[in-house]
Amino acid sequence: MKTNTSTIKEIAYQLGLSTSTVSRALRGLSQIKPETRAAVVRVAEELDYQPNMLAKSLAKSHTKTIGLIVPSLNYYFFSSIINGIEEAALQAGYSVMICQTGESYLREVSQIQNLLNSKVEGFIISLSRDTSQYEHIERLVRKKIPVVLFDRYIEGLEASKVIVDNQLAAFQATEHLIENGCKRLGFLAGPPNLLISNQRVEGFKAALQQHQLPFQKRYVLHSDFSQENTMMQTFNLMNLPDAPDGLLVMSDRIAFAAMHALKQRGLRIPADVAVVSFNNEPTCDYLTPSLTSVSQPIQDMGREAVRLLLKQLDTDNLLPETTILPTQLVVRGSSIRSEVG
Amino acid sequence: MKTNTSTIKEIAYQLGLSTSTVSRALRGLSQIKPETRAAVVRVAEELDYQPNMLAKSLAKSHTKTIGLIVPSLNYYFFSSIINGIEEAALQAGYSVMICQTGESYLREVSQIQNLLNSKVEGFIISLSRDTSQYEHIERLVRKKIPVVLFDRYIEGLEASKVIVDNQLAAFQATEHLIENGCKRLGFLAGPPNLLISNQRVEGFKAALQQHQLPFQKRYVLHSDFSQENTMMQTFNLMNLPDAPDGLLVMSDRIAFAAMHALKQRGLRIPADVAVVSFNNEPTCDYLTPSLTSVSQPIQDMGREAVRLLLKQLDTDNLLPETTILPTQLVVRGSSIRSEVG
DNA sequence: AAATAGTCTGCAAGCGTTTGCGGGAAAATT
DNA sequence: AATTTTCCCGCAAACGCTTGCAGACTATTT
Repeated sequence: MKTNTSTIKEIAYQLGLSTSTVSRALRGLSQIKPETRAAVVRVAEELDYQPNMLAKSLAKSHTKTIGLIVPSLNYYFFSSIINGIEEAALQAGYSVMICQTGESYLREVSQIQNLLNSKVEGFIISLSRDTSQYEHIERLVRKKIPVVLFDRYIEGLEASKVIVDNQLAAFQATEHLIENGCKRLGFLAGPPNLLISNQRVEGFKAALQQHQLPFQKRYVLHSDFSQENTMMQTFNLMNLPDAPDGLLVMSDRIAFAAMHALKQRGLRIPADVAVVSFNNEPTCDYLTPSLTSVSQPIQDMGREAVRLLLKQLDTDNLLPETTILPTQLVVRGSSIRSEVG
Repeated sequence: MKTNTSTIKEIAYQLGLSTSTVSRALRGLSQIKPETRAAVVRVAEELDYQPNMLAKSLAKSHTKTIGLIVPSLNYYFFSSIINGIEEAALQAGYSVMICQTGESYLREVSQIQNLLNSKVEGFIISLSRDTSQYEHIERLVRKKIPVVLFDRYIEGLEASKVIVDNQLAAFQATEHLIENGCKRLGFLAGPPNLLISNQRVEGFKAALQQHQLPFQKRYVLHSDFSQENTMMQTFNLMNLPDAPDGLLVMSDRIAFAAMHALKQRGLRIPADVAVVSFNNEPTCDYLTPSLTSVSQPIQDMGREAVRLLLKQLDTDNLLPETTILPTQLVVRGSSIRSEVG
């Protein structure tokens, strides 16, 4: 408990100096005579002195840390973006506190509150599945606490964000499916209150219309991300009178479960039904067939998110900025039909 | 920047009280008259008062947080164990700070130092791949800072740990391979300085000997966890004069890449070579064939880790404890050979 | 040699809490 | 009515650090 940790006061005492001098010496402030600085650092090392961040933060009234809030670290996308974020943050002298909401709205607000109490200076947030009211986020921007949203964002909020053009990406993915001979396309979407899911549906719809194919609502089903629900929805989709021969899927995780269901049903991929999804997890390569997927520049998204945050951090009262990063369709076996009718 | 956050002093001022009574009122200490307490909480709500954790921690000289250090959040095993840890920690009134080392020894020591400076009260650690000296961990136990290791641990350290019987698990997995008709077994191990990798090799060896099969070192190759290296090592293994017809693999991630390599080589799984690995990620189900894997009770490991930590936290000077959790072989398609010679 | 300009260091207040101790007023006991 | 007890509350120090200001001392200028 009482970690008998050595303080600045101890060093000062041992050298007959004042704590202020020690503090300045340790931080290399120029107004300290080289010899005394040397003495201070020597004693500091002897005592294995380590600065108490709590005290330092309290005194300087800033913590140099940013809070990161993601739905779940189990998702490849979110656990990966941390690398980009930490890299950029570290480089700017910031550290990051990582929290997951478990897709729960309640945990989202409580995690934000916790980070707030820990005096993080800004937030990088991707909203949880169950979040459909945004008062807690709006409060942050009202309090002028820098926030940047990524991936799962919301509209009409005066906050910076880094996203991809979901509609365009879905459009291209759908077109790819069409070009590979799919006539009846289905969309296995995410929860209906996820903006990015709806945007992808829009892109999907636009591509169908562009190619004179009918868009029918019943071909769009929603998964809650769980395996059970996904498989069930997949079965529902394939039970339709004119079952789809092409499937656009909200995410790789969902696609994995969907493909599992398709195979269980004896359907061949891509011959009977072609599949394309989003995220381009490494696992896509390992499936049979390998999974065509839309890749997002995860690392860049992370870096960009902290760049936008930092910008708000050192310029008060800045207009929110949104940067849209490019996606790329990575074509693999699940969507390639060389023999098309 | 200057988040004009309301303090206890403000509340005190508005009510003409002292900060001490406000502090006590807010925490419900009994020595405050109910009416004044009510007044205090009312004003606190009006001002949207939120306690400053930094100040609180500094004053009470404890933070009620524990530090978690894992190699990478990209691994299913590590991102999953967080759930168990956070659940148990939260229940005990602790919060957890999550850090990843990226498998780097240097980052491991710096992350520990950071957490130390942030005054975490204890550590839950799984060692990084590149960690082969342990002075930094030993320093912690010498300083009587509670530490519990999990999964990737080290021997001869006076620290609690929660682990599985890797040797036994490997023994059983190997036996399963043998029972399915494999004659020439290979082991795709992890980095040589990972204790658990070596333990699994031991179990592997023991099973071979038990069944009068030869153990040869050249059938044991080491992967550094990367896809490229894993595939290369797999090719090396299959290039051996008497290429293995059964493969035990250190982890699912490695197994995925290995199976990828095997398929690329035109080898059939499990007919030509059967595969068994460790961790039982959900993805095991999705591969073709599905992957037989040793499941570890991840959630329980997490909970147990904080239980051991908490125990050290409220009893000074406790003997280190190690709890061994059971594993279970989950048999799937990659190892089932109904027709054995 | 006196005045001016630098260097270096200490004092003390402050960051937002908690907490031991003491004291005044109200209530309970003689 | 005087004393004791109880109930509330404030004072001030503490947690470990930073920082504006001022002061002492040496070095430079005239």
